[in-house]
Amino acid sequence: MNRKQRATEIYARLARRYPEPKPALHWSTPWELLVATALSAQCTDERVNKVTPVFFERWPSIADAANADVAEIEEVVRSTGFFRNKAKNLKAAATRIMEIYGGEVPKTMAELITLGGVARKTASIVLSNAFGVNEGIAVDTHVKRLAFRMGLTTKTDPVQIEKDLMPLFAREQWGEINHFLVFFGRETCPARKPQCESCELNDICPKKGIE
DNA sequence: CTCCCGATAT
DNA sequence: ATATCAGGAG
Repeated sequence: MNRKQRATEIYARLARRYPEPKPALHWSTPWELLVATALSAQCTDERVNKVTPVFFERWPSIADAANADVAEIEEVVRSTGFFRNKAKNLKAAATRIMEIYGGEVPKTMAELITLGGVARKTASIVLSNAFGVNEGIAVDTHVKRLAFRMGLTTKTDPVQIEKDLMPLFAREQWGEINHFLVFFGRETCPARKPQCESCELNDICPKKGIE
């Protein structure tokens, strides 16, 4: 079984396991998803979901966030880690959306990554989940680990991994494959102690039983 | 490459 | 004590 065939099989099996893919992050607007995803850097979704309700009650609109006091944002997002960067970036992003994009979260990769604290991973999540647009495959810590373990890439740089993955899946599947690998990674194939014995992909996994 | 950084599991 | 968690920027 070659790389392409393995990718096709992985998609098919995980699509069966996750019939309705939606993010574990709580959100109701593109801006809320952008904030939640930005806060999720090196932090669990569970933790982010405790912080975002406080954030959006304090600053309901993008304009509110743009006018917020950075020190106050730092307090609210502190528990997610990297809180100084995240607070500064969110205010800057909100300000830029108000000043440059007319108060609407932009809908292209090129525009999104001009926002502070937003790179390809966060942009891809917002595009696919909030706008139904697939311009890239979000490569986060789970996708990185799973793509390597399942033999879909040998690279370590997220940008290179994304280039390896894109030709393996139809564009309409790019948002889903991210979701599948993230959830499968959490539930069955975590960084520590992967459950190879009970894994439904163990028959096609090159790294089965390793590490 | 380094730095940013708190919360939780092991 | 250490590894890991839906990364991004200098």
